[in-house]
Order: sequence, then structure tokens, then C-alpha cells
Amino acid sequence: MHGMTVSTRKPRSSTSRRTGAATIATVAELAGVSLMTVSRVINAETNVRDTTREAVHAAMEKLNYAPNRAARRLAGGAQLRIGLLYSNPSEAYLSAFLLGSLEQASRADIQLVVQNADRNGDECDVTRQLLNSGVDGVILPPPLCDSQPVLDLLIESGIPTVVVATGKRPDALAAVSIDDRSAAREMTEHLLTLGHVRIGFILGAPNLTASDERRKGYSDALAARGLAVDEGLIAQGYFTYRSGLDASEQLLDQAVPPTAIFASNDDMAAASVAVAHRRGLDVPGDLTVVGFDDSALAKTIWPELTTIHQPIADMSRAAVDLLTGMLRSKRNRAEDPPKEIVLDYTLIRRQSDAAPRRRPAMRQRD
Amino acid sequence: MHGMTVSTRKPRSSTSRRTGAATIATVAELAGVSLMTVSRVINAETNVRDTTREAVHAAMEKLNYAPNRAARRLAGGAQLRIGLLYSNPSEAYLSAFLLGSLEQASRADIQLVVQNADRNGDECDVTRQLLNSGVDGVILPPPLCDSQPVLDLLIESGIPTVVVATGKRPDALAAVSIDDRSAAREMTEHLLTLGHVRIGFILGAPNLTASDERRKGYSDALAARGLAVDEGLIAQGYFTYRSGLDASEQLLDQAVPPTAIFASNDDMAAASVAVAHRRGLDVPGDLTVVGFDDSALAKTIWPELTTIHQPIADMSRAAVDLLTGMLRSKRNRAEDPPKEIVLDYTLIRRQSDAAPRRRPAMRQRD
DNA sequence: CCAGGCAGTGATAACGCTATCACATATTTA
DNA sequence: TAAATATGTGATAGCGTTATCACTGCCTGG
Repeated sequence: MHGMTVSTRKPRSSTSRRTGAATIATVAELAGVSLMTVSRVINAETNVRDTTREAVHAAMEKLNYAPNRAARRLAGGAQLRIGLLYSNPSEAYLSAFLLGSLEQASRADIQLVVQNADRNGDECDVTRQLLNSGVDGVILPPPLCDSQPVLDLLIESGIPTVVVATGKRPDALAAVSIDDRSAAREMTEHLLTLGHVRIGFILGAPNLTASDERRKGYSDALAARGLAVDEGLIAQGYFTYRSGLDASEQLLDQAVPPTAIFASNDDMAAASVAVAHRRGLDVPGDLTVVGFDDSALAKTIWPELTTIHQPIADMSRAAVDLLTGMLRSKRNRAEDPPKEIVLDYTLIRRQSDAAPRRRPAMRQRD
Repeated sequence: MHGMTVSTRKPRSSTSRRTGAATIATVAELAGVSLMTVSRVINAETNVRDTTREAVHAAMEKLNYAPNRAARRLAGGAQLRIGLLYSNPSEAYLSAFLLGSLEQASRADIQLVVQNADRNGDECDVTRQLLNSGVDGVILPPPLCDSQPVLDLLIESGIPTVVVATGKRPDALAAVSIDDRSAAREMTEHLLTLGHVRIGFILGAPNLTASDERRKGYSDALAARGLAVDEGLIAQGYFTYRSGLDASEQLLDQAVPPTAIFASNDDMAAASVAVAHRRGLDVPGDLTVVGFDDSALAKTIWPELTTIHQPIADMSRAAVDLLTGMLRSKRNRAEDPPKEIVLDYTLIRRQSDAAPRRRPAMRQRD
């Protein structure tokens, strides 16, 4: 006859790795019931006889029992995982972003899966791969937050997603951002207040929504002062240093060149400074240059750049927070409309801005 | 009768409660090793063959694996905390460094406590504070890795510590570095091979040991060609852009100016480029400029800098790895002598170097 | 009086990881 | 040359909990 199991298991060596804390097993023994019954009592399940329940409660009290969270999560499979999908941002941006999100994830005891979209082929492939790997939510920092194919994929899959620092948020997704538009307006107003009137503007990459917002902010400020936007003072850039060089040359080649240049990011602002120097213009004496982002570069070059500080780490922290909330409430079946969190920016004044020269007449070299 | 169990159990339905996330088992299968080997790699244990380790790392990357914290804690792995104490390095350096260490820490599920030594008063106070906060180990990137008081404090406390990128490692501590001296020699040889003879050198900050090493490398290369070191071609810098401006001016003011400038880091090299442009010199046409570090800046500016690539992120990853190994082996066994890991550098050739002009006379552009 | 239903309860297998020990090869030592 | 010791790797048993399903009775209704 078979089917009988003789337990050949040898008694566990008592020393190995006991923590000393009471476990569900201790409670069960004391109460004279099985493990499962105790588990049911703990989880307030209904189908336990009252007398049994009381006995278990008594035992728990006597033993000062507290359930082990790790074990609970392990068994329940309730561990949340969120994916962070990024694509060649500047390293400075990425590390600040990671710093914030890892910290928050660790605090909330959530697993963070960081994935680089540039490796392993196509953006969409990587996105699919991430979705298949079983994450519960996704965080999308720039520039991926403006990639329509990726967004479509995420929206279609219905996975809770937070986009960060995009200019216009898709209706279906939650977002964390700063108000790019009013930041750009504030910076432009700052320049106007200094006395500048001809203010050049270097656009960001056309496919990124934040670029648009910044340009609108620039226009807003001019409009508020009743100034017309001179298209000759707006040059296309692509957020790279090199594109900034060309754009700056173009602006300074104007018949009446600007006395200030507002670049849509710090890299391009640094390029403006370089072009100015090459032309023998002093910054900020002859030309004011300001940037946006407050990247590492802003403090590296000389003069240090006046720029808009984006709280990158705070934004990523907020994104993790927001996503966690969404995931938890999703369990409770609540279909709230996606939220949007807008954080504060700061205008950081350094050494690259000044009032325009009284007489813009002639600038000799030397 | 009890004690005998008839096993009528049918095989479990496969669907039950899979999360879809990659586990240590998935990784093991893909890498073709056992669970334990993967576990060992994750925990940076020492007794795994390098080839095996790489295979496992590759598998983890491909699967986007992240360890399950709950399972980890449950199984008895204590939560390790390591402190990362930094003090105003360049932001570019710091961000690359953080990127690597955060990634590795996250992979190994270790808590990383990042502390800025410049806040809260004195370096030593902050160090003590960090030690008291109960970290299990410390990582010390430059420039703090050269601060004798801090080093003394750590050595005295006996806490496992890894210093990174220091020129000379204290005997008592483990270290991760590159060979600064031979990297500088290689770069100088490169310039010599291009045909340069008068090569200016901008020193790094005098209190940092890496600066010394780089200078020695420069001298080594000249000596190897039988060239004397002209002190007029060596200018003091402090690793900042601004100090690079002064140093470059000084070098280019020489009666017979150098045809190439080798700066001890990229920030100062960028400054050299700026000064050259301001003087109407073309880079690399009229002046070759090369840097060291391959920081983000090297690829940001124009022309992009030829430089020595320091694998900063890899170094910090290695530091975390090394430290975890030390902490784990500390539990199990006695004290091994502190290890030193030397990673490879790479000479990256971009657009800022060229052979010197045949006739240093005058040649108009275009 | 018996098939079927339902409330209680228990036995056992995951969950994903690490500790422990066994084992097969290298490398050294006697 | 055999024995002793390292090395690198794998098998397996937990860690404390919940999911799943089997089992025991006790009730129903025909």
C-alpha cells in the first residue's frame, strides 16, 4: 500500500535561525487550534466560531503577538512594484531623479524597477517588456513623457502611470510638473524689470511639450507689457549646446541685436555665453544670458547662470507618492480622475544677468 | 487514528498566485546557474568566479530583476545600511557617482544614506554623526577621500570603509580607483605623438592626491621622450572652471605659448577652450585642448573634448559591491586585508585635439 | 433515510529569498 | 604521491504568513 506518508523529516535543529518572537504557530499551539484558524482571526475573516476566536485572541494577547510584516507580504504577494522608464536625459537630471524616487520608494517599501529605454532596441519594445515584467505602475520622466507611441502603449494597457515634467499631460494619466509657462514668464518679467526690451529667446526641441510652454511664458510676459513679439528675436534650438551656438549666432546677427538672451535650458544658455565671449561681448555687461533648469552646468561655467530651478528630486518623490496612492486606491475600486501635482520652481539669480548698458551705441572690441 | 496522512492531493493548478515579476529563479535559469549562485552575486559575496558573476549580471539586466525585499528580510538577511559621505565635488562627478551607487544599492537592496559633509559644520562632526547614526559601512568619494582627519576618524572607528579615486590609499582601507598616473602619461604621449612639443599642463587642486598622480604621469611621458619639464608650462588650477580660466590665460601669455593644453579635468579644459576662443584661437586648429574625467561637460561643449574616460559610475558600483562583500564576510569570518580594485580608463578621442600647425605663423580661417 | 449544501477547521503548498551543508575540482601541504 | 585544504557551485530546508482545497459534521429537503 502506498499513499501513506511517513514523516522522515528530521526535527529542525533548534539553534539555526530563530528570532525569538512569537509566531502564528506559537499562538496556534497555545490556543489549541491550527495555523489557519489563527490566520483567519488575524484577518478578521467571518467564518470562525466565536468561542474559537476568543481563544485565539486570548493566546495572542498572552504572547504579545505581532504579525511579521515581511512574511505577510511575501505570502500575500502584495508587494508593489513600479517601473521607472527613462531615456538618455542628462546624467545630472537622472541622478537627481533617481535620488528622489529611490528614497521615496524605499520609505514606502515599494520595489522600484529602473529601466533604460535606449538599450535593447526600440522604445516601444522596451515599454512592452517592462509591462510584461509585471510592474504595477510606471513613472515616465522626460523626455519619454512626450513620446506619443510610449504614451499610447501605456494608456492602452491601462496601467497606472505618472508622467513627470511634461508640458501638456494626457488626460488619461496623472502627472507631476512645474508650471513651465509661468516660470518662463517670471524670468522674462525679471529681464524686463532689469530694463531689457529686446530679449532674444532660444526655443527648445520642437517635439517636447515643455518647450511650447516656455515659449508661451515668454510671450505672455511681453504681452503683459504691451510689447509685440519680434519673430526675429526667436531662434530655434534643440536643447543641446551645439544648437545653442547656432541660435545665439543668429540672434546676435540681428541688425539690432538683443541685450538679453533667454535660453530654454542651461546648455543652450552656456552656448550663448560662449558665443558672446567669442564676439568680445562681456556677460553680463554687454549681454545678459539666462537659462532654465538649474543643471550642474549653470554653476560650472563663468559667469554662473541665472536660471530657473526645477526641484527634480522633489518631483520624482512626488511621482512615487502619487503613484502609490493610485495603486492602493485602485485596490479599493475607486476610479478617481487622474491627478496632477504642480510643484514650485525658483528663479535663481547668479552672475549672468544685469541691466542693459545705458547706451547700446557702439561696442568696440577691447 | 492519526499521524498518517493519505495524500490525495492533486497537482496544484499552475495559475494560483504568480506576480509575473522576475525572481531569483528566473535569473538563475537564464544564466544557467543555481539559485544560490545568483544569491551570492546579489550579495556581492566573494567566492564566485568572475565569468559566472558576469553571466548572472547580464541575466539580471536583461530580466530587469529587482530583489523582493519581503522575501529577503523573511529569509533572514539583515538590512544593511551604508553611508556615502561627500563634500562639494563637481556636480557632474557627484551625479555620475550617485547614479552608480544608487543603482547597485538598489540591486542589492541595501539602504544608502547619502550625506553632505559641507552642511552641519565641520567635516569631522559630520563624520561622527554618520557613524553614530548606525551605518554598517562608509564610502568616501573624492575629495573627502583625501581628508586626513576624516580618514583617521574612520580608521580609528574600525568601520568598513571604501575610498574612491584617491591617489594613495591608506593601508587600513579598501579602495577603488583608476591608474591616474598612467592615464595622464598615455594622454601626454598621445599629444606628443600628434607632434606637440610645448604642452601646457594645468594642475588640479594641490591637496588632492589624484592631482599629483596626474602630474607625475605628464612628467613621465615627457621624460620618456627625453624632454625636460618646462615649469613655465605648468599652471596651478583647482579643478574649477574659474581656476581653469586663470591658468589658461597664464599659459597662453607665455613668450612661446604651448600648442596644446592638457588640463587635469574637463571643467578646466572647457575653460581653456573658452579662453582660446576669446583670444580668437581655433580649437583644435590653433590650440589643442584635452581634459580628464570625461564628465558630462566634455560632450556638452563645442568642440567636444578629447579626454580620459573615468568610469565613475562603475567605480561607485564597484565600491558598493566591495563594501557589501566586506560587510558580509565580516559576519562570517575574520579580517582579510583590505582590497584594492583598479578599473580601466579609456582615452576618448573627440574633436578638440589635432596636430600642431606646421608654421605657427598666421593662417586665416576661411 | 440519503444526496447535497454549508459552516468550521485543518493540512499542505506556495511566496522569494538565504543558511547550511554537501560535493566536485583545484591547489597546496606533508 | 597521498592527504589536507581551498575554491566554486548546487540541493535542500527553512523564514512566517496566506491560498487552496480537503475534510468533518450538521442541516436541509425530497
